[in-house]
Amino acid sequence: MTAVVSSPEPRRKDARRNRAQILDIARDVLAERGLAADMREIAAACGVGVGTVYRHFPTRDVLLAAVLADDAAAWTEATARAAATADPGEGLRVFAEVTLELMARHRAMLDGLSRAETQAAFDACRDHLAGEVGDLVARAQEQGGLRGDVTARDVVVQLMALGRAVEMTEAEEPGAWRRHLGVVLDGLGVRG
Amino acid sequence: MTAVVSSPEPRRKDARRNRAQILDIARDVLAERGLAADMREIAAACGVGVGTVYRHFPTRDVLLAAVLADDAAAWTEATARAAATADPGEGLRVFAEVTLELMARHRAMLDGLSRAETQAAFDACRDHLAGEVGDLVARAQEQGGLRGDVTARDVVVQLMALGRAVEMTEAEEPGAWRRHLGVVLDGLGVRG
Amino acid sequence: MTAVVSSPEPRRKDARRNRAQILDIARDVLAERGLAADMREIAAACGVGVGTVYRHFPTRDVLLAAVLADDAAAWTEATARAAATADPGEGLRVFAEVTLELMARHRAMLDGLSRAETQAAFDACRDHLAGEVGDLVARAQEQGGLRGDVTARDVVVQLMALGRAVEMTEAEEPGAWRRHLGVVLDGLGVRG
Amino acid sequence: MTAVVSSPEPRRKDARRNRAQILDIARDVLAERGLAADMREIAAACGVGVGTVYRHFPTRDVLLAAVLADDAAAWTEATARAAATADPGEGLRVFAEVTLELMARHRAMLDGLSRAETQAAFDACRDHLAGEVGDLVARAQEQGGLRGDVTARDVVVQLMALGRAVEMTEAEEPGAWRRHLGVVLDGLGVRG
DNA sequence: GATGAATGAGGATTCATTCAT
DNA sequence: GATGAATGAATCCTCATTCAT
Repeated sequence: MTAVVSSPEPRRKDARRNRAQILDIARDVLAERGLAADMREIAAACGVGVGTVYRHFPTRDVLLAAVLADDAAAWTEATARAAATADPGEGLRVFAEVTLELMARHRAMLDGLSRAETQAAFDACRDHLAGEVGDLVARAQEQGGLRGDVTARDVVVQLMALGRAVEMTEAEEPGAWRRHLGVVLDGLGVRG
Repeated sequence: MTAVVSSPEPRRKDARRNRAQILDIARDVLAERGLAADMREIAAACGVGVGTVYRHFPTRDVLLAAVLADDAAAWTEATARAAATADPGEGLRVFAEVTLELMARHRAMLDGLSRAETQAAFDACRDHLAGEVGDLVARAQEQGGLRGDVTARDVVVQLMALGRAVEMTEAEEPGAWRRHLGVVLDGLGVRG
Repeated sequence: MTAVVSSPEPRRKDARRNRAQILDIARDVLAERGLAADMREIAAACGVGVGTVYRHFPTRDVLLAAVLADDAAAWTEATARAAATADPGEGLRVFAEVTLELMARHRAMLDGLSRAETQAAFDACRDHLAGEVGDLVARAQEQGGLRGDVTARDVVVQLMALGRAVEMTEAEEPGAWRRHLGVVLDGLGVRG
Repeated sequence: MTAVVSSPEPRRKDARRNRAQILDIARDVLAERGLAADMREIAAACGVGVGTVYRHFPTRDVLLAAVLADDAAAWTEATARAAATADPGEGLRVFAEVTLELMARHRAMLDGLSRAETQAAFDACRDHLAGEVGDLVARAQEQGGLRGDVTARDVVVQLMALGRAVEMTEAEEPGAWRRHLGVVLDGLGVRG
């Protein structure tokens, strides 16, 4: 529906050729142009030919999954840090903030997280994440730092939902998501 | 030269012929298959040729916009009913429920609401909606039936965000959104 | 390449329904919009539905051929008049003028005359025409009113060629074709 | 899912690959099949996929314009040579012959020259051409080698018109256009 | 007889993917 | 290994033609 073609010049001339760097730039392009970005565009932004992108990622879907997996890994890591917080309420709050910050930064993640096709990308971290969050939720509920009638899945769903709030407001009012998150955390009875 | 006609029912031409029916079926197809559904597919689901769809909707985008506009109209109407409620807190709750029920029923609306391209489809009802919700919000805040630090826009954003929660959970746990909505309404301090 | 859609209103509200009138209007539309004019457009200009056009002309090609045949008939008739002129040189001049006037008036004829596809439309009048023109040419050459080394076919070809001159100049300098025709008649040694 | 490949020659990829060759072959196809030739057909004649044609020419119109521009360039060059002739009458004769030879060889040029849509293709050479021909015409008239009452535009129009004569006769009587050109040059009073 | 909605083959164009250089 | 030209299936849209009303 849109066709705003950006210049074919590589955005980071030094960042080329290796897998990790293609991944980074691909995420940016995907975030800016959405899923509409084609392989040519991504390759151009990386300053390489499409063939080079295909050398590292056999299909477009694999590249997309890799971008998502990369985001997922960052998320997993952040989650681990949150889980290490002594106060589980505080831990949940940190987890939520870290999650939304990641979302604000990486739009691709947003698009990806609720779509079945790319859901697979998160399978790797799902169990781990579920474990960490389940732990936080259980500990918080024990201490009265979280409503008793919500599950870890509910918490994750609420955060994913707030991802859309980020999407809707970030352009016009950056950081507004903190206000929206506050409402939800209140609703969840998160203390800490 | 080839005929890709897998007639499941021996053409009932008289039925399902008009614009409204194409719109209805197109919405279903779009909801099931996502934006990926092509015109051939939509036409086939309607039991008509692509030409017929094009007769009623000059381009794919127009059809999409029409589906959305149709949803938007239903939403506007529901909003008006909610606004007519004497208790503003109750009115907000009804508005929220009606909105999410609509979303659960019409996935296309979900996709549409946060995308700039199709946002236009809602321009027609936007002002009216803003007025109604703004009114409810103001009245509720006067009576202490809603947190004082949120705007009508915040309320709408939260509901749109919950649209994603609907999307994520409706298949596996239909109606789970009521629980998620409850959390948000609590967070907003909605009473009624 | 062009898409200047004229208003769908019938150009002559009284002129509808019968074959002759559809033919007249179709010629005008074809002249204005070129071969790009579609059946819908032609029908609309006639103030009838496409079905009605199809009632009189089974296919688009038949309609085109009929328009051409109609022009051809007018041409044949004019040729007969020219052939009846006592002075053959004068007859040739009249024939030429009548031909180009017809061309200036009916662009469809221009397009049609040199194209093999529609050439068939002229088969009906071809023999008659060849006879008349052949006669004029022979008589003129006898009297020294025409170069001896040209054939009747050459004369017709030159006139068809001038049809392009009409096409090229009629918009910017109406009637310029008379000057161009004068040059060719001089070149042919036509006196009269 | 189906492969409509009727490979007449085992893909000589290296050959006939570049833009110039596509242009050459496209011109031939256009000349043979007329403007009706579709991209698939043109690509097939070039021994490449449609995508390859599109790589070199972004739209069908651009390809058409390029074919025409190519012809126009050849014409411009030939015109320059004609203008360099000492005797202006002789120069005009050479210009005319060169023009019609080009037309006989390249039907696309014929179709193109009198159509507004593609006229643009000739804008590049138009001024230069007008200059050269205007010069020849002026010089010839000074020496009495051309009727005094014709303009450079008239000369060009007459030649374009003869293009139709070429079109009409080349198949059945190749070279007949020389006879028709002779008539016109006589009519123009060209000596040399 | 007239109407115009419906039909669907056909044609332009895009883009994921392959492969010769 | 890198490159980007080539490939062609897939998709949007048009329009000649049919046919139920």
